[in-house]
Amino acid sequence: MAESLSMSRQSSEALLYLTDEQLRQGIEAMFFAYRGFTDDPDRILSGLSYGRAHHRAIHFINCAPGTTVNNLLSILGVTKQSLNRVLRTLVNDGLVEARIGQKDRRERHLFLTDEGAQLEHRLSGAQRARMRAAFRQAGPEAVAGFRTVLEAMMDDTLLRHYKGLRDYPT
Amino acid sequence: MAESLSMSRQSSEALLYLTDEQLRQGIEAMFFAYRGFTDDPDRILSGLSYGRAHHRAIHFINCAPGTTVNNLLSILGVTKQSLNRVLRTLVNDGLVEARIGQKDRRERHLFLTDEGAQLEHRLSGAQRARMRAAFRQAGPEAVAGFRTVLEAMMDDTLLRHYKGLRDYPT
DNA sequence: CTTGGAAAGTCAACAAGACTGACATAACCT
DNA sequence: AGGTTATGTCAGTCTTGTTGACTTTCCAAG
Repeated sequence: MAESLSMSRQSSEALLYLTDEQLRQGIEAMFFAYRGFTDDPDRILSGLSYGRAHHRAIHFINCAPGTTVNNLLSILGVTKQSLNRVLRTLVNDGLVEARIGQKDRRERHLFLTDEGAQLEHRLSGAQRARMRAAFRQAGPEAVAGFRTVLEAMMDDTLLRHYKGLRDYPT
Repeated sequence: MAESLSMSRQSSEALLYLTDEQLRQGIEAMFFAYRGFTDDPDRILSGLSYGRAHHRAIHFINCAPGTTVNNLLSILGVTKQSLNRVLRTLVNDGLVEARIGQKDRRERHLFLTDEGAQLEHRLSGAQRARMRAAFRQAGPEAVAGFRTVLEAMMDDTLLRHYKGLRDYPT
């Protein structure tokens, strides 16, 4: 970078994290880390004729039991046809239960069965193990920074889902 | 979490970032942030009959001009057939040039054409803009933590690629 | 020098999972 | 009763991953 040569040492250090090169490294870090992040569950799933889409559905049903299909749709950001294909296999295989709503009988409230919860635990266990190792290695301050940057990188819509997931009724 | 109730305030705070709930939030943060991370380039690409795979190829060819197909393969972690389809369209469309190796005529050395570099700049510009905004909002310490955690989360193989990319010969 | 294996790349066919569009059903609400 | 909403389904397409079979090129052992 030409500009860094003409800058004073202080200001170049202060803004180091905003140079194009640093940003590019951040981009690549996201790419490689996400691969590591999805690797373990993917390996487990590939033996079960399920894919990452099933994992995502299971994860969010586990976090917000009783969530409706529509709600899940907006969290996952896919079409209902796409989600439905996944959900159908999970219901048929007895991993997810879709209860008709009490108040509004059009809605389906989604729950994991015992078997579904078991798979969820196996998948998230692998993912948590890696995340735990990374968090432990990096230390609390780094983890706080990690979270801060990630939240700043989300779309506002997604940020709402992220922040508000625990508020949905069961 | 039941355990947090029985822990002293200090130790619960000290280990807060390693509780299952915190790990789960880290997992979701990765999921949502990665969506935000890929959104902008995806939007640009969708108008061009290209996809994310093309973006990845263009990105890494730009970073390591003259890289071979095999090398790119191990970085991207896909099969050579998968990469080849993408590469073929990019070569046909005049965005990438594949020069036969001087030393080993089996190898193809990949370069962006002017047009390819132009698209690369457009794509990475969008991605950098979002990353820059997130970095600026989060501040330097958070960015350092972000990088630390992401590196700890990568597979060792990927970490080598991440660290060593700039060392490949042109 | 030849020959056989290994390596780099290409072509073809298939599967997962995203998409759109059209349509059906049931339930809610005015 | 009629319009809207929530969900499910069928059909077709696209991207991007897979495996298998093939060509070209290199290299090294006989």
